[in-house]
Order: sequence, then C-alpha cells, then structure tokens
Amino acid sequence: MSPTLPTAENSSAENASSPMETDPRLILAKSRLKSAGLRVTQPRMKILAALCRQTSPVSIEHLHAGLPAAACNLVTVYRGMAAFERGGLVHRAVIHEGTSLYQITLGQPETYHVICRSSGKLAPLSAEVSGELQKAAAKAREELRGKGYREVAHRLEFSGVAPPATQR
Amino acid sequence: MSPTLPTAENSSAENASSPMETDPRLILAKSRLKSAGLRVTQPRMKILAALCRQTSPVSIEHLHAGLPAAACNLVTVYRGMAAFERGGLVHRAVIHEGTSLYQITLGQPETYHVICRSSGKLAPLSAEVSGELQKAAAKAREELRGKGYREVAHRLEFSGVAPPATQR
DNA sequence: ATGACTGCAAACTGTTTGCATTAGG
DNA sequence: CCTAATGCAAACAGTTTGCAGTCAT
Repeated sequence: MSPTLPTAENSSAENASSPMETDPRLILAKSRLKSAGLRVTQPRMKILAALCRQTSPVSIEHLHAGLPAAACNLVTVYRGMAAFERGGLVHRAVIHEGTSLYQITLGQPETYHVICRSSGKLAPLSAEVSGELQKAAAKAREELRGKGYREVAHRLEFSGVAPPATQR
Repeated sequence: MSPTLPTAENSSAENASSPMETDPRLILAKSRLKSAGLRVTQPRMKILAALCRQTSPVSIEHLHAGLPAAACNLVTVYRGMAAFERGGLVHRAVIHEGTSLYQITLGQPETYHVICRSSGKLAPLSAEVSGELQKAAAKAREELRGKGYREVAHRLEFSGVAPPATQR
C-alpha cells in the first residue's frame, strides 16, 4: 500500500564515505546548499546522498528508513527536506495518501509518474509525454508570471490501477 | 493560511429546501449516486448541494463549516466524499499543506488552479492554458491506458507567491 | 426487513514544535 | 564565537475506525 519502486538503496556500500564526494549531483547539491545560505552538515549530506540514489520520488519515512543505522533523526529529515525545498534543491513530486514523495531538482527535464492506487507502485511516464506536459506547464507558468506570481512551481501526478503484471 | 476563495457559500438561503432540486448539477449528481450503487441520503444531498455552490476546490472542513447548523457530522462529510470519489462524483483537485481540496466532477472541461503559498488563496488558470494542459494530460492518459492502467486520473496544481494586490 | 449510512468518541499517522545541546562558518 | 542545525519528547491536525442506532430501498 505504501509507495514503492526499485531503488538503488541497498545496492552497495551504504555507510560509504568515499564515493559520496564523487557523485556530480551531490557536488551540485552541496554548492546549491551553500548558495541558498544553508549549512552543509553531515546529516544533510547523508540525506542528499540517499536522495541521489533514488530513481523516483520517495517518502521521508522511506528515505529515513533506508539510511544507515542512525544516520540522523526522522525529524531531521523532515526539517532538512523543508530546507531543501525552500532552497529549491528538492521538490514534492507526488502526494499519496497523505504522504509526500520527494525528488531532487536536477534542472534536468522533469519526468512525471503514475502511482498505482492498489499497489502504491510508482512508474515514470515516457520522456515524450513528460516533455509535452512540461511544455504545457511552461505556458501556464508564463501566464502566472504575467499575473505577478513569483516562484511558480507545479505538481502533476497520475494515478490509476496498474495491470496485475505490473503490480509486482 | 488556509485555502480561501470567494465562494457562493453565504450568498442566499443556506437552509434552503426548495432550490435544492432545481440545480441541474445536483440532479445529475443524484442520478450518478444511484448508478454508483450509493444511497441518496439527506446528509449527502446537502454535501453535494454545498459542493455545487463552490466555484473552486474546497477542503472538507471548510465545506462542513459552511453547511447549515448541524447539517451533518464532519465524519459524515469525510465518508461521503470518499464515497463520491470512488463513484467518480468528485475529485481531489489540490492538496495544500496536508489538506485535500475537492471539486465536483462535472464532465465539463477541467480548470486548473494556482494556490498562493503565502495566503493560501486559490485562483483559476485561463481556459486556454487549462485546455492545453488538458490535451497534454489526455495524451498521458492514453499512454497509460496502453500500458494497461485502468481508471486513470490525474491531479495538477500550480503554486506560487501571488502579488500583494491579489493576496487580498 | 436489512444492510448502508450516520453520529459520537476514540484511535491513528504523518508532520510540526519547544528546548537544550552540538557543531558549522 | 555565534547562530543554524540536531535530537528528543511532546504536541498537532487532518483523517480514519469501532460500534450502536437510524434510515433508505
């Protein structure tokens, strides 16, 4: 029932300390943190690293559960995510059953997802369709900017009942 | 901070008992209730009537607060909305700060909204832009149908900081 | 008749907050 | 140093659930 998707979570070294600095997205995230006037702390870097490993939106609880033993407190993840969101590092991509699923903002073309209402499983839409939606959304953003809205963002999510084959 | 928008709520007779049957949307809603195998009860009709009066998505609490004195219990609104949603009478249009805002599904062209992150005020996008978004969303739905998804739905919401003038 | 619906109270769950402590710049 | 960030425990808010009584069909 809770949102799931094959994550790279349990892939390799979790308590890693070396490959952390190599991920280009992590480095970018780090600099964005600084430019947003936020402090670069150990818990935050761990959260961001875990976030980078995700292949699709994750819930805060899921993210925290996937972190090493006691990488940081659940509350810290909540506060960190709030800060990241304010700083534009992350965005709430899906809201499913009262829980938000986050994703890193990579400046890369956004991909929208479908969430299965029976299994909670998440799947991405094709790049083409996502692209078209992006274009339409861009027009909307433009209209809103024209009306004086600042920091315009949007969230688009599809839901449906996935075919049995896809459910597992 | 809570979502607001000029509603037709306090317009005229609230405890009205006569104009209730005249609204075409209400009649439609009533028949949809029946065809969905749901019972037509007094509380539900009051909820649907209130819903019809809304000009934009409303939260359950707001809807309940706007009902006559004790038209029905808050819990009943929650359960009624859940039933309406299952029956396709209503849909969750926006999710703002942990609260869902609902809207009647009229089969009419859907209009998307922007919610101001500072005032919580809701405003509709132009019909043109909404239309384009609709078209793009339709393609996505098609893609999903092709993949075997059933009962595909979507939610699209914009957010931003409205210009001071619009804030009040 | 009879099962769906309602009301009331209590439970839940995701999220937030206060405060003392720790640590980043 | 000085302030932002963390951890812990407790508070919150929206939503859900159990159960007994009621009403639509």
